[in-house]
Amino acid sequence: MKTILVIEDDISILRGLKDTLEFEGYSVITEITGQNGLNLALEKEIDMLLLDLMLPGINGHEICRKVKMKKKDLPIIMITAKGSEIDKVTGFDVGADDYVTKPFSIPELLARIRALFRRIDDTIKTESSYSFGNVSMDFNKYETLVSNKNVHLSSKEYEIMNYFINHPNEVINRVDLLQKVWGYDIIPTTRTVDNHILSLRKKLETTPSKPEHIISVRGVGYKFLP
Amino acid sequence: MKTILVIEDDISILRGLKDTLEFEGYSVITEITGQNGLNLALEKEIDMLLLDLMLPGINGHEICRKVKMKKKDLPIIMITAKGSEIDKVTGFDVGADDYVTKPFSIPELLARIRALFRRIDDTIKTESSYSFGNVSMDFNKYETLVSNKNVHLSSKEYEIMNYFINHPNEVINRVDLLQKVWGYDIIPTTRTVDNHILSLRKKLETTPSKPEHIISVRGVGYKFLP
DNA sequence: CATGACTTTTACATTAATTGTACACGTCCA
DNA sequence: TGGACGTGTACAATTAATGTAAAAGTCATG
Repeated sequence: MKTILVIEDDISILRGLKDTLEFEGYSVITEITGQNGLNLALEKEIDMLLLDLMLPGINGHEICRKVKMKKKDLPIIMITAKGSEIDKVTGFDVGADDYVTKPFSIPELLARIRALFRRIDDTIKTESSYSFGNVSMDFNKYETLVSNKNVHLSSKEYEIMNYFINHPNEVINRVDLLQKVWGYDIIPTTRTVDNHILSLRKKLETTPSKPEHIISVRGVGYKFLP
Repeated sequence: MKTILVIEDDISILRGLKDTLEFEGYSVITEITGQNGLNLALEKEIDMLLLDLMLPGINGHEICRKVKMKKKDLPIIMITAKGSEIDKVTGFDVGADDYVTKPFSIPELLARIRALFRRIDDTIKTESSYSFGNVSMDFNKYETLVSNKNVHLSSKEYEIMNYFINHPNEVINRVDLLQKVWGYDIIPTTRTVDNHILSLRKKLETTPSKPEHIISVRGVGYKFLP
């Protein structure tokens, strides 16, 4: 079941949303204040965030940005006051995936929620454990088994594998990796990637010099074959 | 440059849209009637369709459905009359990717157009494969199948093929290729092109000495026939 | 503040790709 | 038909990218 967090300070709207969404089969968490809402968004396991832009205290844009920073794949629908065109535009820029204007119609909101879920479902999968070949990784426990034997990976290695697993079969160049996994803006050298690849191969591949899963594509980058 | 087809019977709105979109850097085609609009949408090479739901004659839903039938990846934004909630919902169901309600704000529309393009670009990137004859190339995986058998191309060969595929049926001279693909300013020799062509033919053509897709045009250069 | 784990950089070895050359071959036109 | 020109092709030399190990730098922890 999909869980939706609703952050909205108008209690009557909040209650109405909760009832409607639960009737539609979603699990709903509600929160009135921005600060608590932000914490919930960051910590709870949710599938979507419905976020009122106008909140007492911390503002919606800020929440949106911070949430996207940590969970960039979490779909966010912004609820904006009617007529505030500027909000609509910057809403997208801050990372919201869609928005509705208040007062909104329930069918419209539901349609947008469904459309957004449909869109997200196609692209994202956040598995906590994943297996390929004779490797099995648990990203919650940070445990990895290779041929049923425990192998220790560093946190960076988990991050790299997580990125690979979310982009299987796709060739990823070193600069992209440094930007997406490391968060680098400027790249001093890309050789650090190679060394992590080396290390991962040693740990995960049966024959590190003849890798079957972490493949080099000369002149481009690396790709992960499950 | 992205081309947008706008189908809208209110001439003043139509003109306003055209001006605005062109100012934003889009190429715009406009059409007043539904029937002509449908034909344009089916035949022209466009990147997005802006479609008014209320049109004289054939209705917007119908156009949307028929267009999606033939071009299922063409992004469509529906323009609906205000308050007709049913339209909003069924708009999605009929295959529209987004919609705005009339009267809409220009910033909102532009934001939705940008968001939709962004979305489309993301998905296209992950499945950019191309086929001709018995060759099928995937530019993300850097994988190529010839008669269902895996063939290895170098990264430069992928770049050359990418250029060819984007300029089909067009004769390209060696200097242009060296400039566009290699990025050369000064050309030491153009024979290096020939060698890469040679290699590509060996790998992709059924009978390399009698190429069907990578054709020599004596005295000029090469052309790619899909 | 010293230790050890992890990360990054550096340096060198290894491997693959790219380029230029030489020459053979084919085509076109007088 | 023959020679001038452009192209096909094999091969060698060069250049570039990657593999790899080890050194240097970082960081947290006790």
